[in-house]
Amino acid sequence: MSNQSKPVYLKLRDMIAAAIIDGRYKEGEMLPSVRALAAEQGANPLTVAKAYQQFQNDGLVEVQRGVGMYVAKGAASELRQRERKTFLSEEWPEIRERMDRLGITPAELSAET
Amino acid sequence: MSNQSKPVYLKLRDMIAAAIIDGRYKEGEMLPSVRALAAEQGANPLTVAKAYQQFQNDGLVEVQRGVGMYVAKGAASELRQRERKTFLSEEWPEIRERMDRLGITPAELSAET
DNA sequence: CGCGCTGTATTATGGCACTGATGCACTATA
DNA sequence: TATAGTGCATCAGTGCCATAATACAGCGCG
Repeated sequence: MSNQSKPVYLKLRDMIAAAIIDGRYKEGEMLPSVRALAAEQGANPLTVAKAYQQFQNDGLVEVQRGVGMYVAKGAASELRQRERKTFLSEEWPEIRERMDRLGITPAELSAET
Repeated sequence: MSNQSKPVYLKLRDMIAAAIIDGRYKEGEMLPSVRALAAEQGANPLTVAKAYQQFQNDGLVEVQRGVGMYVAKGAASELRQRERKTFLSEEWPEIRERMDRLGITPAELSAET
C-alpha cells in the first residue's frame, strides 16, 4: 500500500535507513555512490541524491566531496532512536485508532511469530 | 503523519469512511451535500465530489440525482470488512517489519488503555 | 410552472512535487 | 598533467492536485 504510489526518493530513503540500522551499511564505511545506487535501483542519480540529502542534513552521513559519502559514527543507533520516537509519538496513535475502529485486537496479530 | 501531506480528497475520503463505520453517518440517512461539506471543510465542491466518488463506485453510497446521496444498507459493516482485509494483508506486515527493525515490542504498546 | 435544492460535466488555470538531462567543481591516483 | 571517479547546481519537462467559473440535469414543493 505504502509501497506503490510513494515517491521514489522516499522509498530509497527508507531502504537506506533500513540498511544503516541493520548494519548492512556499516559505520565508517562508504555508501554506494549516487550513480552506482541509481544504476542498481533503476533510478535517476538525482533522485538517489535527494534520498541521501536528508541523512546529510541530519548528520548521519558525512560527505567528502569528490570522494564519496560515509556513514557517520553512531548513525545506526541514533537513527533507530529517532525513528522509534516518531513511530511511537506519531505513527502508532493513528494506527491504534484505526485498529480500534476496525475492531482489530492485538490478539489476532500475535498469531505471527 | 499520514495526515499532513496527503491530498485533500483522500483525507476527506478517510473522514467519511470513519463516519460511516462509526455510525455518525447512519445507514439510510442522507449524507451532507457536496456543497455543504465543501463549505464546512473549507474545500472545493469538486474535491468533495471526488472523495464521494469512490464510495459510489463501491456501492456503499446510493445517489438520487437531484435529491442527495444516501448511505447504502450494510455499508458500515461492508466497509469495515474491506478495511480490515486491506489492513491485515497489506498495512500490518509493513508496520510489523518496521517495529521489528526498531526493536519495539507489543509490550510497550499495551501501556495505553 | 417557478424556485431552490441536489449531483455532474466541462474547461481553464495555477501550484507543486517528482523526475530527468546536462554540465560543473572537487578529489584521488597514476 | 591527465583521467576517472565523486557530489552538486541549473534548467526543463511532466503529471497530479486543487481551485474556479459556468452550465446542465434531475427532483421536490408551493
